[in-house]
Order: sequence, then structure tokens, then C-alpha cells
Amino acid sequence: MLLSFAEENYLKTIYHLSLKEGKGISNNSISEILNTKPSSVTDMLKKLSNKKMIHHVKYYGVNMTEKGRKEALNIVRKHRLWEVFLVEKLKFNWDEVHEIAEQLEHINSQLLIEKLDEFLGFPSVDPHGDPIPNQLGEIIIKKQISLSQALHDVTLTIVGLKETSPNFLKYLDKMGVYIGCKITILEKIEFDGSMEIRLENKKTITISEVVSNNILITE
Amino acid sequence: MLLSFAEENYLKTIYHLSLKEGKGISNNSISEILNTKPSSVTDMLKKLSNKKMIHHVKYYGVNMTEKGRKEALNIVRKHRLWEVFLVEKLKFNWDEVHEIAEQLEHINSQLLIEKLDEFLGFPSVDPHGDPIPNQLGEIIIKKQISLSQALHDVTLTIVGLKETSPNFLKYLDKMGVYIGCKITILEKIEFDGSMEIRLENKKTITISEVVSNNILITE
DNA sequence: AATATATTTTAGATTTACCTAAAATATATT
DNA sequence: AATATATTTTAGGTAAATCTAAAATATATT
Ligand SMILES: [Mn+2]
Ligand SMILES: [Mn+2]
Ligand SMILES: [Mn+2]
Ligand SMILES: [Mn+2]
Repeated sequence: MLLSFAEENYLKTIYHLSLKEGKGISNNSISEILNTKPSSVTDMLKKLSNKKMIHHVKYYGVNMTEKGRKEALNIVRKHRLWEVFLVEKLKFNWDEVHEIAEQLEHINSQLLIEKLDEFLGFPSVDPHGDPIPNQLGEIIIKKQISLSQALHDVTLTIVGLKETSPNFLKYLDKMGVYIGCKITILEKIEFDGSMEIRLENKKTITISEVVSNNILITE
Repeated sequence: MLLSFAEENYLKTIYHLSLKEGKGISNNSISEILNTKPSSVTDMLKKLSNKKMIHHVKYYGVNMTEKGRKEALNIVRKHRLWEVFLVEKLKFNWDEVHEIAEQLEHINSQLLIEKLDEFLGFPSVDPHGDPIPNQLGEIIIKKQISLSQALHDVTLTIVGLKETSPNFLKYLDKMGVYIGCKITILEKIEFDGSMEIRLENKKTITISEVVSNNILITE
């Protein structure tokens, strides 16, 4: 089904809100994210309802149909694949790519996106550690926990950060820690909560509890 | 200056028509290319005139301002760089990329396009042999002539085709001839106008006058 | 030069995606 | 439970980009 840019942005927003807020998304929350007025949201919900993308009960909330979820996940897929392209191939920093991906996610060509996927080596996560849905609209959401809460002697993948201040990013850069890198926890120091970890390149570094608290991992 | 997609498409069309038809572009020719009605063209010309992108004299024709030409050439630059990306990196055939580039040319990020340019190795022509304007809106248009009219004993580059039927494309593919390839003319046969040429890989092939007529080259 | 034909513009509508202000409804507070 | 507050919807309006039909102007033909 062919959707306008505006329709795609509303669907994507409803999808993201559904993940956080569960069921019954409010017009207010949608309008805040999209910088529109709640009355404009009502208008669009009518359109998306007619197109069977959502269920909308007046004065209550919005829920996605399976059809709408598939569409939303396809846009998310495109967004995240383009982000990988921008970082991996064009050497953007991972904090510069979101706005451009907001535009690229609306490019309409299934063949393009499958070829891009292949060109990128079928990545499973984007530069922010978020999972990339497949063609069928399936997505594997691994729950992310703080590195500080992880068990030792396991090999883990860093998939995200709680804090993203330039200072923190520079520090991680200097230590050779980046999103997507695999690490092994060697020891946890009870005394101050610091942690000794081994990087992929066999280097061993020590990080404070403040740092390990702000690093998200999956097993 | 920020332009809408529609404004960008009109500007680009006026630019392309200016190259072919010289001065005083007609509303009719614009409407034919964009599949709109001449009255819609009149409306848009008013907008572009207000934005100082074109000069428009009622009932006469349209001419581009320097400002408009720069904008148009930036869109052409983006279009052609994306076409190179699609063919060189994503392995599209060169006859499949135009429609996708029509979308990608509207993505708005100067940094993106300069990084893409670098990633592609600063190409000077697109997959159809058309020159890529630089950041400053400068473009080197080499005049293209038929291979049949070329002098012998010179090394030439194939930059385009007059005919693009699938049969002709398949024939060229089989012979190892493609856009961008360098050839040397060894001999022209007076008798039937056929021609012996050497390809980059040192192979020598013979082509008929019908074929050499439909191949465009620059020196 | 007068007339016929083609092109361009104007006038008035339509659709999409927004808006504001006011009415309807739901939720929170006393 | 009644009232106050917050949310959502409706009603009516705007701007962009299109359209059709008719008027204005330019170009071609006799
Ligand atoms: Mn993003
Ligand atoms: Mn992301
Ligand atoms: Mn093209
Ligand atoms: Mn091209």
C-alpha cells in the first residue's frame, strides 16, 4: 500500500510509542513527537483507520493492526539500514545520522533496500545498537541491561549507551570501546564497583562503575 | 534556499530543457515532461519567479537565473552521484537506476552528498555517460559525437547510446562494450561503413555502421 | 490583414496536511 | 458525587500543488 511521507511518519511514531507505552496510544503523545497539534492527529488517525493501518476508538486510544505494524517495521528497517550505511560506508559519526535517515527512510523501492542490506553484509543492529527488522517485519528485541549488572566470565556485545554526552563518547573512543564491540568481563572489584574487561583486540582495560552503568549490553 | 520537491522538479526540468531548446522555454514542454497541465505550470512559474529562480515574461517564455541554475545543477549532481552509487556499489543495471535517483536527488544534506562523492572516488560521469556537476555548480559538457564519425587511431571513451532497446543493450553486453569503456579505432571499412575497434582488454571486434552510429563518444 | 489555431493565463475547485477555537468527553480532585 | 482539569473531537480555515473550463494572447494560415 502506498503511503505519504506524513502517513509513514505517523505510523512509525505510533509503533515506537506502542513499544514503550503498551496499548492505547494517546493523541497527545503522538502530537508531541511529531510537533503537530492534537487536532491534526485526529485527522490523520481517521485516514490511517480508513486504510486499516490502525484501530481507533474515539476518545480512547490507538492500536496498530498487523498491517500497520508491518508497514511501520518496514520504515524502521529502512531507517536503520541507512544509518548503518552512513556510519559504516560514508564514515559519519553515529550521532550525526538520524536526521538524514529520517529522510532516506521514505525512499520507495523494495529492490533498493534488499540490495542495500546485502551491500552492508546483512547487519542485525544499527549504529545505536537497535535491531534491524527483516523483510517479513520480524524483529528480535533483545533486552538490554547495564554492563554493571552483567555476570563475569561471559562474552558480551555492547549495544548502546545510556548517556551520550560528547565527553563520554570521547572517553569511550580513547579506550577503544564502541557500539557493536565484543568484550569479556575478567573481574568485578567489590570495593568500588570498577571492572576489568578484555576487548576484542586482547587489550585489558579497567572502567569505573559510573562508566559500566552507562553501557548497555546484550548476551 | 529551501525548495519543495515540486519546485526542485520544475527547476531541474527547466534546466534540462534549456540545454536542448536554448532560451525561452515553453510551458507546454515543461508540462509534458512533468505530466502536469500547462495551467499548473503557470502557477509554479509564479512561485519560482518570486524566489528569483527564473525570469518569466507572461505569454513568452522562461529563462533561468544564475541562482536557479545553481540549484538545478545541485539537484543534477545529487541525481547522478546516486546513480553511480546504485550501479557501482549496489550492482544495479544502469537502466534500472533513474527512477530511484529521482527520489534520492531530493535528500537534503550537503555533507551527505560530499561524503558520497568521496566514497565513490569523485566520479566525473554517471552510468549513462552524463557529466556530474561539482559543488560550485560547474559542469563540463563535452560534446558527444557518434562513434561512426570519429577519427581512427585515437583512444576514445564511450559515453552514451542513441538507442537503448534491450536488444541493442544485450548485443553490446555480449561484445564486451559498456558505457565508460575506452576503445581504439583500428580501421574503418569504406565498403560498408563497418569498423574494427580494440577494447581495453586488447580484444579486437568488428561492428557494423548501424552499431557505431548508435554509440556516442567523447575524445 | 483577417481569420483560425495553438499556447498561456485566469478563475474557481479539489486534496492533503496542517492550523485555531470551541464543543464534547474522559479523568482527577475535592 | 459534583466539580475542575485535561484530552479529544468537531467545525471551519489556510497554503501547496494540482485540476477543468473559459478568457486572453500569440502564432500560423489563408
Ligand atoms: Mn535514527
Ligand atoms: Mn538508530
Ligand atoms: Mn537519471
Ligand atoms: Mn543519468
